Amino acid sequence: MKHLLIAIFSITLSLSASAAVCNQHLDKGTPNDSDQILCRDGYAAGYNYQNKVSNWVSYHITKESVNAFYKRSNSFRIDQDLPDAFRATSSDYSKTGYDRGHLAPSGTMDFSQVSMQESFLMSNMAPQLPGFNRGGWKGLEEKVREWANTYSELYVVSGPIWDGNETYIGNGVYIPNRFYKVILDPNYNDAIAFILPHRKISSSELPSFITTVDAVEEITQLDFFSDLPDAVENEIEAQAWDMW
DNA sequence: TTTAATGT
Repeated sequence: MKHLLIAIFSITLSLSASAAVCNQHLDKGTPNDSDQILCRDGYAAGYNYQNKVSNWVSYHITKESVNAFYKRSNSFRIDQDLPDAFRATSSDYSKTGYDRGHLAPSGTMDFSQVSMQESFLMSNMAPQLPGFNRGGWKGLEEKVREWANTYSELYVVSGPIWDGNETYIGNGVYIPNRFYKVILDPNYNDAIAFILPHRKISSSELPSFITTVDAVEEITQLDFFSDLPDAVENEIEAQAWDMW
């Protein structure tokens, strides 16, 4: 019996190792280990215990997934998968003037009811000024959904930039100074990246924030798309995709 | 608004 259990366990391990990594969301690489990696239907997240915000969220999207739709729940929930002491709560954000801003957007995660609801876990939130979240950040998310339609499939990684001098809201949820988003088109081997200042920004300003994946890696110390062949990774990360 | 949110 014991041997049978070990055999089943080994088979399960090898199956999960050969299958898509976290529903394909980490297929092109894991940006870093962070304190805890959370795997959801719609995205993977690398959570930062000290800041109570994820360092990155990574998601694979397709034309089909972005066009499917379930009604937005607006039901923000504590992430019970995290240790108690490191969980962000809605009350941390309440009456602070900061939005509970999605890192992996609800409007992109709404291909099933479960994945839409999982996008409302507090581990997927960062404190964002309303003029940022409801302005340029929202505009960039819409642009990504348009690109998914045009290019049929994309890998996206998004998160905060920590400069080390941040203040916090509530019980220690740190306010990022900047945010990044990097986008890979795996079929044409093209990439584009953005570094956005955390202030009120409009969609029309977005082109001025285009940069390279290399620049985001240098600032964040993350390593994006590390499972691509090195030659491909080096080439696409040094140039900004000319698709805007 | 098939957006993203807050507050009552």
